[in-house]
Amino acid sequence: MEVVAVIDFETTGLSPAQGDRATEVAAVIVADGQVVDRYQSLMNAGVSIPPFIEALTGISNAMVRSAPPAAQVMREIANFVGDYPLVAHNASFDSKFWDAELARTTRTRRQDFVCSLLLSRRLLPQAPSHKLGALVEYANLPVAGRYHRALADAEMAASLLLRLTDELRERHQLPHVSVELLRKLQRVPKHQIERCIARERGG
DNA sequence: TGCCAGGCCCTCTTTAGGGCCTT
Repeated sequence: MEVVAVIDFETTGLSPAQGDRATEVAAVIVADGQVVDRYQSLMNAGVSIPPFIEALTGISNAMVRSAPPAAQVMREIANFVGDYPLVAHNASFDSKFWDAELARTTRTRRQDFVCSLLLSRRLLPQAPSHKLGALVEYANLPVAGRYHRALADAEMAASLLLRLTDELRERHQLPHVSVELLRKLQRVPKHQIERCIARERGG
């Protein structure tokens, strides 16, 4: 697989369209089957963190008040990931916040997302749950730190991505797992996944 | 005024509803 950047946001809620903002972001660079570089920062978007979210993430209002401005952090992480393909667990969530926070700078996203949730539902359908924490436990992946902190979640999503590529190589006997193949597989209807992989193997 | 996410995926489906997943 080519080099990719696995990202994760902590936010004040679920929807930037409803006024929610990012409070922390992390990215890990995955190359040659391992994490080779890391970026993490709290970010101050000037908004209040609801008590429920503060309890969920452990990120307090005091912590973000002393953090760098959100736009500065987004410029830094955009520089950090460059043009590498982006990966996230439930990428529809992280891509919304990536685009919304980046729109507050002069930058725009140049690459597509790969979603480890969509891939897990297809490649690990027997897992009891496809939450990140449940998949880490199911696949015996290392717990990288506190759940719902950006760097720990990005590290664990990276481990999961590598586990999924192993699954394709070993169980499905696909010698070359490319980002383009992952983008294709995450869009294949679930009931067609076995047939699609067999076609990839055959041709 | 009152509402308040949204895409994926299954099924007792497609003229729909509800659970899953992210914070």
